[in-house]
Amino acid sequence: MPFTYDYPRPAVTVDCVVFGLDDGDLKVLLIQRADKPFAGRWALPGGFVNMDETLDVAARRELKEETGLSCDYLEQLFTFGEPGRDPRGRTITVAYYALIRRAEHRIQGGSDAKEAAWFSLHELPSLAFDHDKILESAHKRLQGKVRYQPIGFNLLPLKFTLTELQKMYEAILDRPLDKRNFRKKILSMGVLERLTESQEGVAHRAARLYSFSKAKYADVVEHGFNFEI
Amino acid sequence: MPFTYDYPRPAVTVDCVVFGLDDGDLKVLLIQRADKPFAGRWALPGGFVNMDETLDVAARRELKEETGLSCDYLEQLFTFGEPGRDPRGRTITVAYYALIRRAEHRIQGGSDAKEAAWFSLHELPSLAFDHDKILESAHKRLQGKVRYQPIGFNLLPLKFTLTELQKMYEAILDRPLDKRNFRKKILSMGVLERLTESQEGVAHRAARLYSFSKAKYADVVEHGFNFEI
DNA sequence: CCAAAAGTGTTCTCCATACACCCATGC
DNA sequence: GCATGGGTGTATGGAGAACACTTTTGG
Repeated sequence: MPFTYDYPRPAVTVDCVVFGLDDGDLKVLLIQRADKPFAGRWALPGGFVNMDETLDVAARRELKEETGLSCDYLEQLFTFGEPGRDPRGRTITVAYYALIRRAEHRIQGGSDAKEAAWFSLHELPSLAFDHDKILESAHKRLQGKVRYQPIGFNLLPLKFTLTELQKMYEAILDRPLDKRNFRKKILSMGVLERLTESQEGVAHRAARLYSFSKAKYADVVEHGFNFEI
Repeated sequence: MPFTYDYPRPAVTVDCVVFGLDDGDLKVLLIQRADKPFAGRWALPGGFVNMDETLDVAARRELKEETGLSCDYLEQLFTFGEPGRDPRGRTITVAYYALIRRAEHRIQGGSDAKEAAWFSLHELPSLAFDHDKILESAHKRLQGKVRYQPIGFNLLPLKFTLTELQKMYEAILDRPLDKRNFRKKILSMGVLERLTESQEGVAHRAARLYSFSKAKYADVVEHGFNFEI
């Protein structure tokens, strides 16, 4: 069946807001653009969608190409398509946000990118295109979603302490949480596996390690339980 | 600045899941396709995005062209871009969902559409493309969002009774709500204007009419209140 | 023994839920 | 006067929020 639509078409790209955790600080991965437009400016990693790949795959591929990273969680965010958002011509971008376990990865600049680096959300440079708008909406989405879906674990090592877990939520939600209430709640959900091991190499009492259990989470959801921080 | 990217491009469309209320029943607006592919099948209203219009505008325009309707609320839902979802070739669709006050509008088939009609969510025909998937995710989004944002009012006449309001939520959430608790809660939010008028033309005690007040809602939000059903 | 973080319970308030009867109106 | 939906209050249980001290470990 031939495609009968031969009008001009917009270009379609994907862009990716990648979040990572640095102790108690939420960071975003940016690349420095090598080419015009906005050469030298910082931007979200991303690029054009190939004709035979899904949008998700395009997002993962571009991220890999430009920063060397694979993400642990990826979710479509929003599609931005204002005429004029790209000075080269009509470009529609499907934005994603991703979470990665920073400790386990090493970043490196790629083909279209001079350099890649992590920025704290409080010290962002001026960004190319409408990427500041995309970044802001990704941050809001993350803040909303992390409270009722167990996605935040993708920012932590597979084994973590309750304090690390709490700090992760505090970093994302940007407000302090009460230690006793937090522990009571998260433990009562029954989605954590308490490991026999403890923290090592700290100059104080070692904390117990925990891991997130997908199996326990599936059980709990099955029985109508709601995850909520 | 010339556009240096001259690879083949996917086609970009918008599709719209339009919800309307029919007494206690949530309905969706579908059109019957005039042309191939899927000629004669029911589908979501939608079509190609023009080069100089925003995505939102494209959604409203297509809706108007194919059904004669203007929507009271429109929100971007998700972008579907599987290669192969359109047999004519790679097509990426930005899906929207819309809410309209059915009582105030009259539908009519348009250019690309043989016919437009409302379907109950429980009696859906087989749909063209991946439109059943889009419809399902729109329904889920609506169920989620209606609980913490006052968007449901866009399905009701500007003046409504508390019973109509409750039935709207019951239709969307697909479960019964307790009358006294519902009234207590919605009134305590302080976002409704109680009008002096009452219902007319009913064969029983006439109910008080209310309207949603944007101003009151803005106040309440400003003071940190959370709308939640 | 000191510094640093781990770990632990109780009280109070508020909100969600469950639940049944009288009232006003049109026919 | 009867059928139909409109309108109202209270009691109970559970969850969220506030809050401070003891324990363990390494240096």
